[in-house]
Amino acid sequence: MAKPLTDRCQQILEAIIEEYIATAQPVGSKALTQNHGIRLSPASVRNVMAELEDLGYLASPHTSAGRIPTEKGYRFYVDTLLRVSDLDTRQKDQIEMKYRRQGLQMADMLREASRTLSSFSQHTGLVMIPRLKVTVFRHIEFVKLSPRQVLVVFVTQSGMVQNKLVEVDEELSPSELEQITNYLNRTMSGMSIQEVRARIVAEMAKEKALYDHLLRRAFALSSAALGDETDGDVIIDGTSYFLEQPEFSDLRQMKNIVQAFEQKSMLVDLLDRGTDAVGVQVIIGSETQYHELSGCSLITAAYSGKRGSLGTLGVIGPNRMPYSTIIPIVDYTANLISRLLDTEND
Amino acid sequence: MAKPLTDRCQQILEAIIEEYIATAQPVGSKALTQNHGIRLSPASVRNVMAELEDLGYLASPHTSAGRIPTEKGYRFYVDTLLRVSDLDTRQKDQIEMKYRRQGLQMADMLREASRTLSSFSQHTGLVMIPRLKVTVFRHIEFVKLSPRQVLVVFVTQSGMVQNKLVEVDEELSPSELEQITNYLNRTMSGMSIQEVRARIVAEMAKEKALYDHLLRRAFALSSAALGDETDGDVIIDGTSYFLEQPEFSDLRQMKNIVQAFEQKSMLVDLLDRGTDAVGVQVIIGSETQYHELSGCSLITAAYSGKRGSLGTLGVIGPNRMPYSTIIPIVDYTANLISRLLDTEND
DNA sequence: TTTGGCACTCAGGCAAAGCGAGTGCTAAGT
DNA sequence: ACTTAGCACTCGCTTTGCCTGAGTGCCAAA
Repeated sequence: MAKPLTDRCQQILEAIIEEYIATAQPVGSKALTQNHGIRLSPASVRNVMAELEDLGYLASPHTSAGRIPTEKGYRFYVDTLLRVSDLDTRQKDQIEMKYRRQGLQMADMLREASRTLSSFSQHTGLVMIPRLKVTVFRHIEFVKLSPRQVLVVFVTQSGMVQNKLVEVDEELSPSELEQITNYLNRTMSGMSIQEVRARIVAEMAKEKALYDHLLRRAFALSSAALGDETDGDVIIDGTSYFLEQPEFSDLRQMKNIVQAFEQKSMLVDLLDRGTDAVGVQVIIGSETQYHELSGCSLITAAYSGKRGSLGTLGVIGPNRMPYSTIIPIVDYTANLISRLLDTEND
Repeated sequence: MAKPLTDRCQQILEAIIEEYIATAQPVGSKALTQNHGIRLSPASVRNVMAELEDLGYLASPHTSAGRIPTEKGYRFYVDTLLRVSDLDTRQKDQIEMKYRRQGLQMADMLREASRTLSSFSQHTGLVMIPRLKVTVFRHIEFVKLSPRQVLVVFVTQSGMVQNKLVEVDEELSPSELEQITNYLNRTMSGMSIQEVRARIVAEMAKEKALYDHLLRRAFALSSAALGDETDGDVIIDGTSYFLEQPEFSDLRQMKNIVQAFEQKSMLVDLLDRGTDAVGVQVIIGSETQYHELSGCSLITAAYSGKRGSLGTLGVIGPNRMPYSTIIPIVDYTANLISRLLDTEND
């Protein structure tokens, strides 16, 4: 357990993983010596491979096939072998170009991000929509739809628009609504939703005596509107890339994955894990802890606005993903989105 | 060409199609005589089958297999053989139950509809979001996000909320915005968006002299907000059911379909075709005119609000779909949604 | 410690054979 | 005239057996 891998072991492991990522075929000793600048005979390579298999970095599908990396192998590769290069400016420009369009709102931007991630990585792009609680209150507006129904439209600093239909038990006059609107916009503007919520709770407790009827209703309304956290939404793009992966030609597993995508809760959970981390995170195979996603890996990075982390975006694909090219893409996209959100409305 | 199918032909064709829908296997003469109350010997059935094949209603994958229906066969089945029964009350209740939740907005309802269609039909559910132009103006609101950016929030009669970020070339003061808001809400309320647009165009032409600066800006703003039609959006649910269909075990075709779903434009087009029809429409295989969707059929129905047709919903699956059970589901759902939208806000 | 040599393993491909479901045709029965 | 039993035939699917080749593990020599 203790002794670290020798340089040669590492070099060969790296070569095997890269070859396997490129070809999706078990890689044999001979192929390695031919194409990867390994200056050893196949026999020596075999010895090393046997050793790496003992240590759990490689596995053989059957006796007379080559080796494929295990999850431990990928993990080691990502943690210590991989050196990620920056994107070249051409690619950066290409990505950035996608956001040049005018009048892009946050929702459009995030959709575009998912699309771009997918098409540049040739895998499935994921973008988590910011949770309400991490956004900043900008404006609230009430639209009376019927005597008892009020539509609460709520705008965050970053231009996200949330809306919710609220049933009221007592009709509100237009002027009352206006008063409430003005009051809330005056007092809450610039606070984070978490603060707003805390404030509402506090005020409602304080005003238990309900001496101000209108005020009480104002809080009740806004509490109803901001109360329930949408349980996280994910924008998915490029599901069809999954169907190209030879490792998922088994329809049963493919179906599991597509179902997991439709359900979204797993993806939300996985993306959530990376919200407070800095830089790019990689989750490999069983580290997801969802057997439906066995064989799938994620590359994620958090994006943020002025006030800190907003959400996470990334790419999901088979374990056998070209980490070295996708990591910079995810990294750059996350930074780009953060930058755009920061400069957008201030 | 001229002479119509005899009763017996029709009966056998129906039996074959139903058997094939149930089993996905080519059906032979023997199977028919055993399970479908056909009081004939296999040999006689074979004669009829040969005839039906000549007429183009059936095909044989190869000499010694049974027959499978052609698209013409399905079309005849749907048009003249099929008698759709009503849903029983139990099922109706089950479906209706899904919408019992309070404070459901249109968007939630449509999402739920797609979900319900999918789970009750065991195929993929589709719901087209109403086009802007068929909705009725209820309320418009401007939120200034920065000196030059105004968020236009726009609510339709049915509670749909659209919003758009508009860049203005000259800052608007809060009171100006309020004036504009009031003016637009006063004049446009209750008009359909088509009318609103026409009105804006007319007024802007009339006021070419621009004598009222503010008014001109009001029109410019609302025109920017309502100008571009979102090119139709479709809510898809239950894509994974496709993966269960034996006819799509070919990954290449499967990929085409998933890509088509992601792109949505084909689905929008297909659903659009049914917007103005009454009752349930069925589109079979090549009738879609998209080779990516070859082998796929749709069952659609329009839903409407007070002012007429709003959009279309339906189910997509392989040609071999249980039309007799799905048609009533689609029909009932469309009617239910129409009813809910009608009674909701008035 | 490296390397060549060698026996061994095993998946995949290919061909031959058997099976069985299903057909079309013909001739006999009703 | 229609129906049906019989029968020869077709052809896809599965099984079996064989072969090939890629790749391994191990041993002995360098």
